[in-house]
Amino acid sequence: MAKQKKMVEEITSMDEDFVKWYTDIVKKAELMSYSSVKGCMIIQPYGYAIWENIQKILDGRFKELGHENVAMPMLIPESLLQKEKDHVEGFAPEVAWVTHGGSEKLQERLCIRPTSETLFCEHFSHIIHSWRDLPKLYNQWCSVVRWEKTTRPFLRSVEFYWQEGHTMHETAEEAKKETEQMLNVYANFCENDLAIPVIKGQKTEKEKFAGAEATYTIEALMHDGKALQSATSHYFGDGFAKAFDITFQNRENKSEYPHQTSWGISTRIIGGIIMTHGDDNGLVLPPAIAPIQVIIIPIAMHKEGVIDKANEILNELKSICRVKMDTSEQTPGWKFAEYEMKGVPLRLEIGPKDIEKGQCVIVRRDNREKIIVNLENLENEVLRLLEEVRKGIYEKALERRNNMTYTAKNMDEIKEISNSKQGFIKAMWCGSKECEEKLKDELGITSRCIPFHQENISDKCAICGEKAKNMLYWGKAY
RNA sequence: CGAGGCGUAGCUCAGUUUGGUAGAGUGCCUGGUUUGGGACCAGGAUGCCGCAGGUUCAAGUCCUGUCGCCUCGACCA
Repeated sequence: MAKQKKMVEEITSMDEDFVKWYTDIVKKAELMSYSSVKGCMIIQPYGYAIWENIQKILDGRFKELGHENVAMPMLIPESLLQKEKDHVEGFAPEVAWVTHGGSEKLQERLCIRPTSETLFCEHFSHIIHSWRDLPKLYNQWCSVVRWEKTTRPFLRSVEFYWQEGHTMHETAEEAKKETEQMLNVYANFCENDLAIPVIKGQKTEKEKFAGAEATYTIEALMHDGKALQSATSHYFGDGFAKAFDITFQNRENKSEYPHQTSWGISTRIIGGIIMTHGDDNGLVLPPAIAPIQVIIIPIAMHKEGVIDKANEILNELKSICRVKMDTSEQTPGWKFAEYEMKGVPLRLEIGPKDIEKGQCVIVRRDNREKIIVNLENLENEVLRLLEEVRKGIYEKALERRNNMTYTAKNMDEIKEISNSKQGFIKAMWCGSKECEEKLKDELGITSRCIPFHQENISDKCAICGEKAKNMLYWGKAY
């Protein structure tokens, strides 16, 4: 398709300056606003509505699988954070501390949760006594704080909203199954609801979560060729259980440590949606999470019967989708641009000419296709087109990822690709941390994951030439 | 935390070199004409020039300090 004319002059073109394009979108679509605390953002109604839709869908799926929501404190005593060695080493550099209560200096300082493993563990140690208490399938929706040095809206903020699942199981097998199950919940959500293609895999030792035995991830490729870790699921084994002294009497009346998992997805995924689907006209939202799925724009509103007909359509569509009508005094052209900026999947135009013919015009956000729809068949067509948009943006994203995924057999090829292109690099790896560090130092790329779907590119590690263990995805990450 | 850039109207910015009445575009308010891709006309409101000191008859402009924001690195969801 020929390149579409850019209609929104205020948005920087993504080819010109991707970073600026991203910031422009986030601001112009009124997703968030900066606050007076560095790195903390105000999520505005339109942005929060997206998050609420994400929450609604995922929360439903978690609950279907037996998980229960809880609320843990925001403050963690320092001694509690210290209990698991790897964990504290991983998080200590970026935690914020509360040192005073009113004017009194605290005996022990309290950290603002960067994640809640320690709190859950302490609680689990109190409530888990018997195999009959297991499994415990907990989740909480909350915000956490990590003192990041450089921040970006949604992608990396000091405070961010997320969901953290924490579960305890009788056996390692059951916990591993849970870890895998939740990774699949995220992967299905990303692919089917958000229309973001993801690579499922395992993190290397170097990249795994602080304190985990194994970390699983879904990795997505953004428009600019950088990778975004979109959700993670961790298998903890009984490491935390030992550190926090969580034990239960098993079926043989013996004391045993339970096996644990945790898993999460954050508001960062909103950044992923923007950078996967957005274009030079603004946001493009997957229908499943779009706060407005259909925007009705009456044309020549003052003309007899237009508003009445538009209202009729509004009421009809309310029962099948999230629909709104804009009756403000702005010109139609202004409204077209405005709702494109906001990524609304379908625009419905209804004017005097349409009413005469018993039809309306529906325009898809993803490809701007104009479709004339008979009003008698409206509901079916709207549902069909919403699904078409979902498929359309998924396929476009998948095609782009495929075009931006390269294969390298040796260091020269990795260098060549890394220096001239943006995207994923698939290459064999021997399993050593040294090879990972080498790529990071020399080329600034990190291992994204060991994909579940392995390919045998060659028998040798592309970096050192030793015997290869796995095929890895490499890339520059957000 | 290292290197660079920027703080002036709600927003984007000019004005700083060479000190001399605070500017533009856009947005906002009023009224009217318009309405199938960011309309037009007329009128109107809006500023401790980031903050604190200093130099000067006079500071948005020069000096010192300070705070904040953005970009690129290092670190991380």
